Amino acid sequence: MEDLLFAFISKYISLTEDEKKAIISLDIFRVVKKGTTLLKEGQKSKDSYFVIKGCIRTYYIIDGEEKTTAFYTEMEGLTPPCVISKTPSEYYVSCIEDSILLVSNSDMEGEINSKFPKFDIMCRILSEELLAKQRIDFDEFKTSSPEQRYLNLLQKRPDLVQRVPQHQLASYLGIKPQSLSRLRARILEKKS
Amino acid sequence: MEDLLFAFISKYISLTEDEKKAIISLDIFRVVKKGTTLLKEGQKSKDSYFVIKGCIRTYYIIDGEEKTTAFYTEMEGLTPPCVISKTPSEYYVSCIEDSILLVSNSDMEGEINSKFPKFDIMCRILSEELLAKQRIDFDEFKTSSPEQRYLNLLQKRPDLVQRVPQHQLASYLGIKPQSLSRLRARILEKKS
DNA sequence: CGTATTTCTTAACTTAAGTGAACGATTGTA
DNA sequence: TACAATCGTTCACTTAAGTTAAGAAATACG
Repeated sequence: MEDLLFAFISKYISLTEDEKKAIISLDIFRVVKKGTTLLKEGQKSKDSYFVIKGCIRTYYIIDGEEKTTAFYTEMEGLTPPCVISKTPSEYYVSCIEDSILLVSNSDMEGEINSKFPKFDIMCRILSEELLAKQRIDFDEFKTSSPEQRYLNLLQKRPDLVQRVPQHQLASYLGIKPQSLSRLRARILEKKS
Repeated sequence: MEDLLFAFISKYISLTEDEKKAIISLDIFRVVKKGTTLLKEGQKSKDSYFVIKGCIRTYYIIDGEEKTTAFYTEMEGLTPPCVISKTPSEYYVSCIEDSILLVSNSDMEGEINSKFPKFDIMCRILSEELLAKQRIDFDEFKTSSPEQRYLNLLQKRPDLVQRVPQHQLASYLGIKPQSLSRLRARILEKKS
């Protein structure tokens, strides 16, 4: 479990054994059951999540309907906007599989960052990388049709299509579940 | 001109007179004519842009068609993904009004950041803020229809609807120019 | 100043997504 | 295991976006 985390971190900075121990001593790993809600609309929170194993999603409830906007799987991290803006959350975060998460509080992060400046550097690199990556995802979404978006997802994150309920996938693609069903039938027809 | 920049920076960090002079001495302001292309697909670049006055946009050319994905206006900044990933650019950046830009090279930034650690802190805050803001924009895009997106834009960035050509606005909203025309006519009809 | 180009709008037609409803299939739970 | 709830698919119908084409308006430029 720790190994997975350190393998990830080593892509950005190198840690000494002492630093590794310090991180482990923070006791930030958390085992979470499928269905657990980590953050609710209206709540304030300082917690960021990093997925070691499993999958979490973010969703809004608009006119009584769940609108899933993102999934985070192995080695992906989420800092909800409400943590940055220090306002109540606009959305929900919940766990869609039994998962192992790294939960870090923003106060705690400040502490670690001042103890280990390396960490600060990694965070900086990570958020710049994420920003660029997310920009590209957004651009792809804007410039393609629902069908293209689905085919694109099949290429880029085939696991998601398997492990995530269809109705959640649908809103992630910006459409209704019925449209996703139809769209998939249409694709199968074309292939034959 | 410098005043606008320093007013913006002062929201994040405070600068001494010496620091301000150091920044001015970098000679990073650039006056750019409408229509100028700042970055082309396939090019490598280390330049980031910050708009002091005017407007720039990013666009892809897909199947011979321009797809505008973002506009940056006063006090907004853009670091193209290709600067982060150090790969050729996937898109174009061009100037849609006569503008005054701050152009900073990523090498130069490294230098400034080591001279003035404050700057590094500001960049960190900015990129985290931007990440959260962009996430919210993406979520809004996903969870709303083209008509809602247009109405939303009218609320949030009414200036854009005025200063930007319709066909560029259309692809920014994820639709064709004809659909935007129709959609606007539809809205006017509803009002009456 | 006039011509060429680009831009915006309109219209008719096509295609695909939204909506409401129904019906098994699956899942969760008492 | 049995019952209830949730989920995925299908269908008929509605609504809106894509497409193609045409023409008017605005803009750029020699």
